[in-house]
Amino acid sequence: MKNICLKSICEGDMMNEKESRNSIWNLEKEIDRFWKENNIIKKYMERNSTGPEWFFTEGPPTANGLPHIGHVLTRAIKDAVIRYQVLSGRKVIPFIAGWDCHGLPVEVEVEKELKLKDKKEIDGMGIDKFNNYCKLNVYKYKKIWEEMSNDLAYWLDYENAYTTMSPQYVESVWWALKELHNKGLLEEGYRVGPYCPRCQTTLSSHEVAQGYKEVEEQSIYVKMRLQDEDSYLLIWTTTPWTLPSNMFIAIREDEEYSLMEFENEHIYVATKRKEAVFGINGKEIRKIRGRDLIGKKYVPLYPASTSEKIYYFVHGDFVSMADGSGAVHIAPAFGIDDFDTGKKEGATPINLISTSGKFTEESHYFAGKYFLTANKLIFEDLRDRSVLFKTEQIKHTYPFCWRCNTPLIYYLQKSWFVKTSTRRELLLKINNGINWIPDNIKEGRFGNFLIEAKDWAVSRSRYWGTPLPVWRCKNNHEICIGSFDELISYSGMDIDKAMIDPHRPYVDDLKVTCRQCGDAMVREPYVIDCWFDSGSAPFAQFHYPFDNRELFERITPVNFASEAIDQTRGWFYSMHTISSLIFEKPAYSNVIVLGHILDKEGKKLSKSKGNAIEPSAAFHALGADSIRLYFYSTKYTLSSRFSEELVRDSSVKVIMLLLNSLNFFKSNAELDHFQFKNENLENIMDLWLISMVNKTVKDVKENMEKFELKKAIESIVRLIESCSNWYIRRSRDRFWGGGKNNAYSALFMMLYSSSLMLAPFTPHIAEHLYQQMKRFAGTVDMKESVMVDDYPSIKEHNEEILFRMDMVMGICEAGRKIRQDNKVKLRQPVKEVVVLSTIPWLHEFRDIITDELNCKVLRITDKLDDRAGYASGKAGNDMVEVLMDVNITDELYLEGISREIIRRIQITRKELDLPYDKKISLYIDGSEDVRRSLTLYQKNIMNETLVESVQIERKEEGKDWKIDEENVLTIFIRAQ
RNA sequence: GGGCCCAUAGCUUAGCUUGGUGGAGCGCUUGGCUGAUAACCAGGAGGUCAUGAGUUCAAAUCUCAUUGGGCCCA
Repeated sequence: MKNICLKSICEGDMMNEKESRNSIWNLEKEIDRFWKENNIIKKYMERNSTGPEWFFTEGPPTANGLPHIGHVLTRAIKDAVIRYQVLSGRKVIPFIAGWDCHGLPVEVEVEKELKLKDKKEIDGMGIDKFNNYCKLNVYKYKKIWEEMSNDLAYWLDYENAYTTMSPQYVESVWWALKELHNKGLLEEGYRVGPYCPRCQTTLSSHEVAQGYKEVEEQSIYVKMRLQDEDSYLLIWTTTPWTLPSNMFIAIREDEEYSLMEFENEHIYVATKRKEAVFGINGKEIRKIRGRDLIGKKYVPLYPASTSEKIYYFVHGDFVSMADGSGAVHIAPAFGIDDFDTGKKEGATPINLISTSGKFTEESHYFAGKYFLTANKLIFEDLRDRSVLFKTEQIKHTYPFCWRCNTPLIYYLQKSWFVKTSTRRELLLKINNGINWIPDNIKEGRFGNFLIEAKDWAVSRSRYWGTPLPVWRCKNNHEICIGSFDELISYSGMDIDKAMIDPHRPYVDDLKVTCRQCGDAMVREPYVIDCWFDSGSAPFAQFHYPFDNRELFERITPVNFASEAIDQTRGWFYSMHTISSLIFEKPAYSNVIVLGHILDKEGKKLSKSKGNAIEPSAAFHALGADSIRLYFYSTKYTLSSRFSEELVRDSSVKVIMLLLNSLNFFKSNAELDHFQFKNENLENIMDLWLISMVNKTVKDVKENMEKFELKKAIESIVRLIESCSNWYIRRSRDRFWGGGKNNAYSALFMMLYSSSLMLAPFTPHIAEHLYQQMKRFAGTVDMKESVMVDDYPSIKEHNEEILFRMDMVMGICEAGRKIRQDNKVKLRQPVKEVVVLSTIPWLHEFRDIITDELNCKVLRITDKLDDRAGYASGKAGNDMVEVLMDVNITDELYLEGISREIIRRIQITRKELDLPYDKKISLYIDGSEDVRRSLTLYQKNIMNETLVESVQIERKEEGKDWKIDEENVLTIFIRAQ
């Protein structure tokens, strides 16, 4: 890998490889110091106190997990959008960071640290102690998060960050819950979810995901006898213990079932499964549509109810034809599909398993047996009754408790629900008003989710969270408390509101009395889903409605939010739901949904695979701005790859190119003590560069208003490249000769404008550039920092000049190609170039073409009669033909040699590290042609290289050079 | 198993909305320039536009299916 070193950064020091790689990072640290020392962040945040308002909500990360590179992407995107708004004069509200504090991840950490095995142990140590540990653990990695954000320059007010655990925040969440309760949208109900019978606790999906294992299990096929027909239907299950709670059998109405004859019995099985189940045995008697089985009754194996409304066949979309028999037994208490099916059929689930995983005493079968023990007993029983058709070993992944390794069961639990399913229309209608980027999320992933919105189970049987503020008395009166005042009033005590900690267990210390019957009320013992916390951020961060009423109502929906795609069902959903149900408007009007970051092979990043990328390591190696720039250039709404190499090969190069351009400007401008004055620019190169700048400003602003960061940054990169590759190269001589102030002015404007334009994207580099340009500001009113200066405004640009210059570049390219094909190097002047074209304005570019193609005569004409001796090529869609006289006369040849000589002298000067304006004495000698060239072009050589005196003399200590096969020379110079 | 997204040169990508000869940058290679010098410019090689079908006079672009990858849900 090539090293990158830069004079403007290294200040000429010899740098070893490692240091030079860190150069951008070192520069960023310097800029960071400058910002800190001059209090720039504060000035930036307060600069637009009277400006038009722009609204934002920060999605709170949880600070008890480490930040990864994906968080860097999110924050880089958010900062660019916000910073653009600030620099454009808008007042950002609110401008604060936030932290998500509650929830299971924190509890799990604490349980691990304290080596707690289950909830009994937590209860044993005391909820107050446990929650206190949680509180201390919340900010475990806050410092690392803040450091990462600072390194990245994600500027928010971190000192006044909102926290979801603050009493005020919790009070606002209570208010929201009460609003829902009042609307009848917060209710108790049942759900089936993962449960560990040993720990006697429900598990969140987050916990379940930790415990999946590949297992080999025995599955059984059981014959279920039809009630009105002398035949059976085969069901397939891996959980025999659920059979006594069976209530239905689900089949597919849209599939065929075959009636098989086997050992004198008639057995139904899905036609698509008959071979897999029967093999070559069994004879098909007839086929029947699934539809015709629906509603038929069967004889239960373990009758648990005399109800007429159960024990029949129902349709189930979820029944698979990929395994089993094409019929699934349904125990509504022990499966999500089962539960939904039971609900659809209007049946109350039969649940014969207690919370400790044992069959209840009321059960007619297996009473008192642990569910895993019962599996064996049931197996034997079915075998004895001759209804066990066959068994099969299967491999599948199954969730186990991450604490105790017990297989989890799906289990009927009481839960509190936000009744989103009854408000799907509203959720969808409000979604219509949101600008999703990319737009497919709106109708796709998010929209589809809303169409099928299930009731949101918000209660958790846990400790560290916002307590569910619902109280009940013995007479089943129910209240939801929505503020601390209300709580105090219910308690009938004189309590200082400021002293209230609403968390468990303190919230339950207050005695709440029922106003209807005077009985003591008991709080429902849950905390709520922490997604409800973060989804309340838009208002809870303001302690709405207790404070900031007017403010919150004014800023909703906020202009902008952004997170990664996994948040469509997380934060985006919880915000949208709460905002829709309570305020009937969206929480956000524009939202960028980011893809995930993958490694350089396109594999997903994970700690266990060892390909995780730590933000600070990446910053140190590449610089935060390189990473920012890289992210803006990728298709960030899709999954995209990340590696040091990818960043180094793209955005690091762009930054280096810009800093090299700065270095070129600086080293010359310093020498000339340049100060910017409003020059009347006339040179076509200058006019072109200014037009490029103005065009870029327009592009960037238009794209940023549409949240098109990629397109915005691409046009800035194009400007940087055009400036370096064409403007500086083509204008180099002008920085030495007359009229140089115009060239300085144009280049100054480009670099100065670039610093302003780049500020939202690469804040450190932009600030560095800005500070460097300040020394040459002259009449330009430059501010203390680019972060308190204004984003450039759109000025008219000359489209025509951009078009014309493109054409000229094409002509030059054609000319260079002719040289290359004819092996005439650029340093060798040629006699004549002819541009065959009728375009009248080409004459304006005569000097540029002449210089670039190094010819003595440039003829622009629409007619050439004698083409003999010319080589030719086409340019600009074949509109223009370029011809070149490639015959080199002796005179031209010697002039070429003189430029070779100049070049060697310049290299020698450079090697001696002489100042640009140092005069020298030259001792030189060489081959015959070199001598002849020296004689002919001595004056020019002396001028170009600041030679005071020339001796034609070969010095022993001089350096030998070879120009080509025939020509050599020796150069020695002495500074004067 | 279901939903959504993605696939263009070795890599990063433009073009796809509205069909008409696929363009860049990096890398490779060959040259060239330069008081920006560990930078810069240019020429060249490199594409079954994932695969297969369909619509059409014409498909990278529109439709369907398949394969592979990613995410979410079950």
